[in-house]
Amino acid sequence: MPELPEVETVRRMLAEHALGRAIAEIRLSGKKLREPIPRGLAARVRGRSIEKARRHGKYLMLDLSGGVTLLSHLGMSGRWLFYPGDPDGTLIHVHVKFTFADGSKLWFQDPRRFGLLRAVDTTKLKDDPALSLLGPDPLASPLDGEFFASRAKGLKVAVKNFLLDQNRVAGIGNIYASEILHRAGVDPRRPARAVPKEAWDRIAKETALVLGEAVARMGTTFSAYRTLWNEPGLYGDQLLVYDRAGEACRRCGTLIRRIVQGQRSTFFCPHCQSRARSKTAAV
DNA sequence: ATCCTATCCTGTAGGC
DNA sequence: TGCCTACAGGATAGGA
Repeated sequence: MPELPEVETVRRMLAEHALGRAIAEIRLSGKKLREPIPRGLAARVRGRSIEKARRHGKYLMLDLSGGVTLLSHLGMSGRWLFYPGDPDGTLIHVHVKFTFADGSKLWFQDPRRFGLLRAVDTTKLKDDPALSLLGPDPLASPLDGEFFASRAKGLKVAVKNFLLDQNRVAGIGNIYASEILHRAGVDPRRPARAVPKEAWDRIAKETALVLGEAVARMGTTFSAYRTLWNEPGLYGDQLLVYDRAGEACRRCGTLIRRIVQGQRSTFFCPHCQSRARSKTAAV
């Protein structure tokens, strides 16, 4: 569910509302997420306050006082929810409950349990296996066509799957990959090595634009994603192809197609994203 | 190294 | 109403 814009939305909200708060109490559900949450995590973070909220790709990092960082990933269905007072109603699938010294609360809810939560030494964060291999974050360091073209050299993998590979670029997921390729006019099935330089230029440009616009609208709520306030993101209105199979392309009227790549849905316009439009490359 | 598949888990939507 | 299948924003291990 959450890709870069959704995680960035939550990061910004945490930076605005959670900084300086001291963790007074921690409760864990005991259920395993992507990996078991270590029993010792509670003792490791208790009493520390949140000093900074950072993000790389889809990973969120909360730096705590005393050199400990909470590293989290929302997986498919994870949510960080903040409550100034008491939560209204009963929530299920809440696996982590932080209560701050002032009584406010920060909960991690994750029905499918593909999420991740680790406490690591801040100085060793860079070496954490979850982060060490990640490609650059396209918001932190804007990427150009040259970057993409050089990383794609010789790769047979389809350009859609290339964009999803977090070790090449960090933060693009299934929704935005389809949106970026549509706006760049590139056929998602093309081998990365066969994408011409001028098409990579457009992909680079649209990556920054799409992700930026999505952040401005607090992300896309397709189903599960919610902001820190449990509200949906608004970028769904802007989607040009994702989940629009059989509907008319907003640019040319051709029916949007759904195909499966790497066991995941891809949506594209066969006309706007044809080979002719992205220019023929050598190879 | 690159690539492809299966797998982890629960909820929901749609067909019958 | 229930039952069944397919699918869902992700990442990773393991084999070719």
